[in-house]
Amino acid sequence: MIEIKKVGDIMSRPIGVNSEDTKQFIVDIATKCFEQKGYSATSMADIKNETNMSKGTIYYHFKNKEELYLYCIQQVSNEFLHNWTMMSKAEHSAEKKLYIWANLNNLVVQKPIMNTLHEYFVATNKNNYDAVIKLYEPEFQIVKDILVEGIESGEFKNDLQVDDIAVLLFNFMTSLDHLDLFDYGTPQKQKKIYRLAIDLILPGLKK
Amino acid sequence: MIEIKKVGDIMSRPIGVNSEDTKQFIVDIATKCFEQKGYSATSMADIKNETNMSKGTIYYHFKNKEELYLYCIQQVSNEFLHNWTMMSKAEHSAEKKLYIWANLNNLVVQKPIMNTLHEYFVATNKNNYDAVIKLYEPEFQIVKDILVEGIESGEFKNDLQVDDIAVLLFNFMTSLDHLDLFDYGTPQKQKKIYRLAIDLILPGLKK
Amino acid sequence: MIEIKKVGDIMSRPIGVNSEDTKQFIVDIATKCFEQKGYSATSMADIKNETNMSKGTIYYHFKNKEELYLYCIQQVSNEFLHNWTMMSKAEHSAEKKLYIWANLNNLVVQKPIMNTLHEYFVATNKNNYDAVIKLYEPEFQIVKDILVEGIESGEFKNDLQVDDIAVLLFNFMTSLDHLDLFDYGTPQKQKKIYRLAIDLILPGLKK
Amino acid sequence: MIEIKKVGDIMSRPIGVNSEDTKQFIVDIATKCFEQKGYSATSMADIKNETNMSKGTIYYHFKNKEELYLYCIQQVSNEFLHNWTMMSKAEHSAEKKLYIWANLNNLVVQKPIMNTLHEYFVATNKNNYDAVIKLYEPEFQIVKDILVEGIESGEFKNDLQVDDIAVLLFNFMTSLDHLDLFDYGTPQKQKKIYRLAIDLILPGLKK
DNA sequence: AATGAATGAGCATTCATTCAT
DNA sequence: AATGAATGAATGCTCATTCAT
Repeated sequence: MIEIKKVGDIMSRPIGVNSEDTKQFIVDIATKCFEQKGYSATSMADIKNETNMSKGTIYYHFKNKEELYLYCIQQVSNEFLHNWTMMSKAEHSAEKKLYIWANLNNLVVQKPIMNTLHEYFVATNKNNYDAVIKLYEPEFQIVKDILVEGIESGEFKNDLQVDDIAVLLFNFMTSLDHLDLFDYGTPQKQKKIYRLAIDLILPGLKK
Repeated sequence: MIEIKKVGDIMSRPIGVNSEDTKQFIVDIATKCFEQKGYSATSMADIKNETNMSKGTIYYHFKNKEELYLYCIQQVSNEFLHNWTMMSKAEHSAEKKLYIWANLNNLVVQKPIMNTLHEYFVATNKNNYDAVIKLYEPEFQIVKDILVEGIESGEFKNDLQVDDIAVLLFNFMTSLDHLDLFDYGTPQKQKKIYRLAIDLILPGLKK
Repeated sequence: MIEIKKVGDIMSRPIGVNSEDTKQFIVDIATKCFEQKGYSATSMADIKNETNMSKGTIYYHFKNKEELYLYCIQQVSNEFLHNWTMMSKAEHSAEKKLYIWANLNNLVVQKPIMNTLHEYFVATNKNNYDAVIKLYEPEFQIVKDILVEGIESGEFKNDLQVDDIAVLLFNFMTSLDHLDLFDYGTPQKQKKIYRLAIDLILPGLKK
Repeated sequence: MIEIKKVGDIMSRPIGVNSEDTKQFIVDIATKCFEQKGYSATSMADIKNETNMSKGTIYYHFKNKEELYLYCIQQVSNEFLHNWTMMSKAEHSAEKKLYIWANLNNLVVQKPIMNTLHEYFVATNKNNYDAVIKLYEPEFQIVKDILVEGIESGEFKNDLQVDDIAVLLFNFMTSLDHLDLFDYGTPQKQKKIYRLAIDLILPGLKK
């Protein structure tokens, strides 16, 4: 049984801290804050209050708010990739990989911060292709790989426009994080809808 | 040929204004601002500068930033519904209606403001189901209607879970507004991807 | 039986108004507003809302907030003097006049606005003797007159320092308007305390 | 000889400040500002300008204007009580204590801020008995104590209504702060009138 | 006489960030 | 490494006042 690593499992300040622990502690709390209020609406004071650390300490570890935010994003993204590698390596069916991918998107609780990325790009006027793609690319690649594997193995149609469909699937899946706003609060309901998403898409992919 | 009404066609301050014109002018500019920077990151000063009106005037017409934002949202939503009614009434195939719906999502240029709603709810801590659904419901209903019609006419599978799939489709479609961040800047590319989204989904719906 | 005229008996906008009625209506409402929130904290918008008249109309009748305020003050002061003249002319005992004076201070419901004068002077930096005395003088004179009459008639001590004691009595009496903040809300309690004030002072005045 | 402690003896920014000094410095200046213009008409910008500190610093030490104001009030009130305790403990005659009390009201130069309390209550709609009494009670108690002592020692009449008369005396005395508006600017004149106030009241109290 | 749209200075408060200790 | 005091620009919003109609 593979255990999913979750960023920020530890949420109380560790005793006998060293510098790296402190930094990680801040990142964990900050990730929660950004998830809950978005990039703009989260203030450094919010993070200070939630961590019970001084502003000076936060700025000692991170140059500014933006760097802290991107560090959080990067970490969650890495976490996701790591989990994906673990969970997908034993599986060879593209179809089953899609379900694993969907399930992972649902399971990794920190992922909502990825949903604040659009607001971040927009709020900071960084809406240029390069900056954006740099952050999205790794997860993007997962979907592309699944599609290519499916085509090569004969599971999926030969004429799929891989790049475009990867964008569509990626968008589709990440948009489901918004479901917290709708009536999908419980884990069961959420799991079901993530699964249903793949059910809905698969016929369009399969031969 | 049906002409699509776009909110805010007029972008320069009209001469010989009356109160209602001024209000609409502010709404048009504000909609653009909120689209470009989101709810939190758009300041009343931004709107003041873009409109070249005084702060007093903006506050004369709108009680506060939130009311102005929701007024913009409401207007764009109404606009969308109006266009949908116009464009869909002559069509009886559920499949074709899906394409019309996708195309309309692509065409109506002000729609990106709808994509800031999640950030608005999150930033203002209004993440309760009722407040959210009130604003999303009308467009939501469009998708439900298409699905029900498709089932009744025999185009779509009988056992579709209409409510859940409506949520999925709505999320899927609105998530495509994020494409401005990726390499889909040109109208042609965008039109293609909106169409492709329906191509991808349809096999999962059809008998 | 003498009927006490109260400023602002009419509190609903008169039908078939003429200009003077409108002006008086504004003054009545404004007096209430200034009483309730003081000079600084009462905004022209408050008065507009309470009167349901337009800002334009208020500024048509009064040059600015200050002029409106002083008009209210003047009217209440005149009202008080008028009532005093009516109620005191039949009385010849200085002692009894003091009680009538105290009672009148209690009865005239608009008087609290006089208690905002100090804040007005202080907020507008008009703390020069002349401006102040001009507004206080008439009521001031009432007290002086009573004292002089009492001395001349032999009721009061010969060596009273009339000017200083007049100031003290005037301050004493007007300070009682602050009693609304304490536990003296009911008319009975208030009447009692105004009377008690004179009971307390009289031995110091009488031979 | 007892030296009267005055809040805010230091009025220029101390060198080598620590946090507590800065806070006290702000309080001293703010007290002066509130005295001079009242609660509503004193802006945080006024206090910033007078202190030559940044707005951020003021808000670092005090949550908001109201908290700063109440802190000033509290400090002045404590100061007064402290001085009263010092100056009155050696004295056993109720009559003499009244003169000491009056003299102290005159001497403690920061007291005018207490005169802005009515405007504060009124401007902030906090005109409920409990909020008010909480701030007035301590000084109120001084007067009650003097009266009770005077009755018990046989100096004052047995049948004095202590509570009511305490209110009257307290109001009377604090109203004298308004004398700055009249022709009582010099210390000599002020001292005289505070003394005269007690001269006037005493016959009503004594057997 | 009366209106209400428009103005911009001013308001209390929050912000990300700096820096001496 | 960590602190918390200090900064001043920026924020959302209110204000008294003006003026064309």
